[in-house]
Amino acid sequence: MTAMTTGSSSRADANRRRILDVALAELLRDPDASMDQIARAAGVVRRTVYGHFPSREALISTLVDGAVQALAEADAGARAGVADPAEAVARSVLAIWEIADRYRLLVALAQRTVTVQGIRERLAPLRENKVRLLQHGLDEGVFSSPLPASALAYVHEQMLFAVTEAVNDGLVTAEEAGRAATVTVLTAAGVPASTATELVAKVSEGS
Amino acid sequence: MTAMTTGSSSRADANRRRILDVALAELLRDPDASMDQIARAAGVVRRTVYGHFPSREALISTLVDGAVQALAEADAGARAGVADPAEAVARSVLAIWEIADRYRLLVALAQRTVTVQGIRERLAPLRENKVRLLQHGLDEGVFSSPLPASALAYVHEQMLFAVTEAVNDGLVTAEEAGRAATVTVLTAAGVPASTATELVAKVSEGS
DNA sequence: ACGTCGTTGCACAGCACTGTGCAAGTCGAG
DNA sequence: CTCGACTTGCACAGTGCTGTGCAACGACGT
Repeated sequence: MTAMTTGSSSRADANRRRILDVALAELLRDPDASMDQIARAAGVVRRTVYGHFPSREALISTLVDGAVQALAEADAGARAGVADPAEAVARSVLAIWEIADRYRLLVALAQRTVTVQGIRERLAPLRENKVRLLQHGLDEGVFSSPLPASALAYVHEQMLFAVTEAVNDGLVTAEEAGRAATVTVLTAAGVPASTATELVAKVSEGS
Repeated sequence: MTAMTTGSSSRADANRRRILDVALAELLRDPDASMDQIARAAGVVRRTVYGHFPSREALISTLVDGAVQALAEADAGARAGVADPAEAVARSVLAIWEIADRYRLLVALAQRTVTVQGIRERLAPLRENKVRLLQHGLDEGVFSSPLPASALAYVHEQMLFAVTEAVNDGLVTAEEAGRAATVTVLTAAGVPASTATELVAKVSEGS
C-alpha cells in the first residue's frame, strides 16, 4: 500500500505528459490538427489519447488552462513591485516571451471560435491587468498613443506574434528576439527609441 | 446579336459577384466556412455556387487573386513619386487600411496552410516592396529599430490586424482607426511620436 | 506466476463536408 | 409563347474526422 498505484501509472503519466507536450507543438503548427495527428506525433495510437482525455475538447481545454496559468504567473511575477509602467511592461514582455509557445497557442486557437469558445474569457483577467498598466502609463505621460489602452493591448499581443513569426522564418535570432520585441512594444507605446533601448538593456542585464 | 448574352447572364453575373462578396465576408468571419454557409449567406443553394466555381479552392483562389491585386494597386498608387520613406509608409498604410477587408482575408487564410498553399508566394512581391521601403528608411536614419526591415514588415502587418480587431470590438472608431494605425506603425518603426502625428495629419488632410 | 492497468488494433456508427448527376423549375429575351 | 440559360432540390458516393466498444497484448509490481 506504500506506493500503491506506482505500477504502470508512471508510464501512463509519462504518456499523458508527452501527449500534452506534443499536442502543444502540433496545435501550434496547425490549430486544426486531428487527434490522429497528435497521437501519432506522440508515438501512440489514437485510442490511447482517448484513454487520457475523453474528447478533443477536453485535451485542448487542459492545454489552454495550463497556458493561461503559466502566462498569468509569468506576468504577475515579472512586474511584482515595479512602479515605473515602462519598466513593468518591459519585464512583463520579456517574461511572456520566455513562454511564447503557450501564448501563441492561445492566439492561434482563439481565432477559431469553433474549437474553444471560452479562451477570451479565461484570458480576460490577464488582459485587463495589461490594460490597467498601459492606462497608468498613459496617464503619467510615460506612454503616448492615439489608441486607447485597450486597443494598445491588442497591438502588443499581435506584435509578439509577429516577432515570433520572424524568428520562425530566421529573420531574427532567438536570443535577440526577446529584447527586440520588447523595444518594439515600448516604442509602439510612444516611448522614445533611445529610452526604450536603455531600459531593456538595464532590465535584461540581470538575466 | 447586339446584346448577345445579356439574357439571364446579367442575373448570373450579379449572382457570381454577390457570391464573391458574401464569401469574402463569410471567410473573414470564419476562414473554414463551408460552401453551404457561403451559399446560404448569399441567398443561394450550394449547388449554384458550384455552377460558378468548380471547387471551393477555385472560389478562394479567385478571392485571393482579387485581394492581392487590390492591395498591390492601392499600395503602388499611394506612394508613387513620394521620396520620404516615412511619408511613403504613411500613405501606404492609409491606402491599405481603406481595403483592410481584403488584407484581413489574406492574413486569415494564410494561417491555414491547408486551404491555399500559395498565398505567401502571391503576396511576396508586395511584401518585398515594403521591405525595400523600410530598409531605405533605416539606411537614411528616418526609421530606427532593433529589428531588421524584413521583421519590421511582419510587425506592420500584424499591427494592422490588431487595430482592425480593436475596431471590431468597438474600442476605436472606424474613422480614427486608419490614422491611429498609421501613427502606431510609424512610431513602432522608431519615428518620434510627435513627428508621426504631424506627418499623418498632413498626409491625410487632403482626403 | 498472477492480476492490474495501460496500451494496441480493429471495427463501428455518426456526422459534416465536398463534388457530381439529374430532373424539374424559373426568368428574361426574342 | 418558346427557347435557352441559370437555378433549385434531391440524391449519391467519397472522404476524413470523432467517439466508443471490445478482445488481445504487454509490462510491472507483488
